[in-house]
Amino acid sequence: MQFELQYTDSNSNARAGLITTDHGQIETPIFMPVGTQGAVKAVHFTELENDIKAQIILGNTYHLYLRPGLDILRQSGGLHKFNGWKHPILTDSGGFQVFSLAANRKLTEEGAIFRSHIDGSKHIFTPESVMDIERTIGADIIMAFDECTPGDADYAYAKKSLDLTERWLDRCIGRFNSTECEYGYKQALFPIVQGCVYPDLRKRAAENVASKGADGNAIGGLAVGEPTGKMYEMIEVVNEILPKDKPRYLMGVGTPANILEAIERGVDMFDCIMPTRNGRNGQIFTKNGILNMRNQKWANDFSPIEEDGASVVDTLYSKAYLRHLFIANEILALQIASIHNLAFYLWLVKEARKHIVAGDFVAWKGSIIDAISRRI
RNA sequence: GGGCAGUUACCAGAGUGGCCAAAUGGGGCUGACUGUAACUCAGCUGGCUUUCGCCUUCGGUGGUUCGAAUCCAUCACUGCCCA
Repeated sequence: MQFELQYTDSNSNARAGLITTDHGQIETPIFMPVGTQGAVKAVHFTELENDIKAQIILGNTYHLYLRPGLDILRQSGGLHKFNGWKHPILTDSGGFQVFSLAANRKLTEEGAIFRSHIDGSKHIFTPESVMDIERTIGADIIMAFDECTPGDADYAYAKKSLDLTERWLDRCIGRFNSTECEYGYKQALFPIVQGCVYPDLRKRAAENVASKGADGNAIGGLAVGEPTGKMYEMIEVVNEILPKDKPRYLMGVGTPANILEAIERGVDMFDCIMPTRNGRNGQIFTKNGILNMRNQKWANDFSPIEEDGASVVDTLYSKAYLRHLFIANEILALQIASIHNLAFYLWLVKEARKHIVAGDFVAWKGSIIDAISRRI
C-alpha cells in the first residue's frame, strides 16, 4: 500500500492524498461505509459503486470470524472473492467489539476472552490470532488488535489500557511480519493510537505508533463518550506527531461536522455506522440539515428528499413518500435512507477534497458546517 | 317476536365495589443512535400542571353506597341463536 500526499492546505492541517492498494486507489479524505458482516446493510454493490461512489468499505473481524467463519472465508478465496467487492477493503480488528460487548468479556495480558453474541460460545482473541484471522479475511488494510478505552475512563485505567494496547501492538506487528497474505496481494497493518482524553497519554501513544513505521496510522478510542471538544483536542495532539506522509484514520467518526473538523485537523480516513444505522432509523443527513423522516411534518411534503442531492434517490423520491415508507415499515425506506446518507457522506468528503485542492477549504467548511449540523 | 352475550381511551382488549385516568398489544407522536449483538432502543399517548396535584371519563339516564368502569333499574345500540 502506498500513500501519496498530493495537496496540503496552507490555512489548516487539511490534506488531500491518494492511497494505492492492490485492489485500487482511494482519494483522500475518504469516508468508508461500514460493512460489518461483509455487507453494507441495505445497500448492494452496484449502488455503492455507481451511485454512492464508495472507494473502500469495511469488514469486521469479530463478526466474520464468528460467521461465516474462517473455513468458509478461506475456501471462498478471501472476503473480496466471497462478497464480490472488487475495490479495497479494510477490516477492523474486533477491538471495538471487545469494548462494546463489555458485559460479556474479560481482558488478560494474553488477549480478550469473550462470548459469542450468536450462540454464547466462548472464544479468545489474541494479537496473534487476530492477525491470522485478518490474513484469512484478506482485507487490503487490517487493523491492530487494541483495547478501545472508554471515553470516561480515569487516568489510571487509561494508562493501564494504553500499556496493554502498546504491548499488543508489538505482538501484532511481530505476527504480521512473520506471515503473509493468503491470496497473493499485499495487506497493510495500521496501528491504533489510544490514550483516552489525556494529552500526555495520547502524545506517548502517537510517538510509539509513529516509531513503528506503518503504512498508515489510526486514531481510536474517540467518540466513545468524551465531550466533542476533547475529541478535537486529542486529534490535534496526535496529528502533531503522526507522520505526515502516511494516511491517518480516525476510527468510528462520525457526524458530518465531526468529519469536517477532523479533516481540518489533518485526518484522511473515516468510517462510521451513522449514515447507515441512523438512516435505517429514519434520520437523513443533508446539506441543509438533519431530518427525522418519521416526523409528521413530512407527511405532505412532496418535495424531493434533497434538491440536487448526491444520489439518484434524492430526486427519484419525495420526502412524503419516504416518510410513508418508514411509517409503513417498508424495506425500501431503509434502502433509500442508507443510499442517500452514504452518498451524502461521500459527497461531503469529495467536496472537502475539492476545496483542499482549490485552497479554500477553511472558508468552505465555515460556510457549510452550521447548515449540515442543524436539525430541521 | 323470543333467548343469550355484549357496549371500557384512536383500535383491539383486561379490569367485576376503594390500591383505577384504568393492565397489555397495536396504532400514533417525539427523541436517541459515532471502529454495527441495532428495520433497534427510550419516553409520551383524556384535560390543566415542571412535580405534587386537581378536573372530566368506562353506551345514555336514574338509583344503591361513605365510595361505582364494577351492584340495581331502565333506555339505546351491536352480535349470535330460535321463530
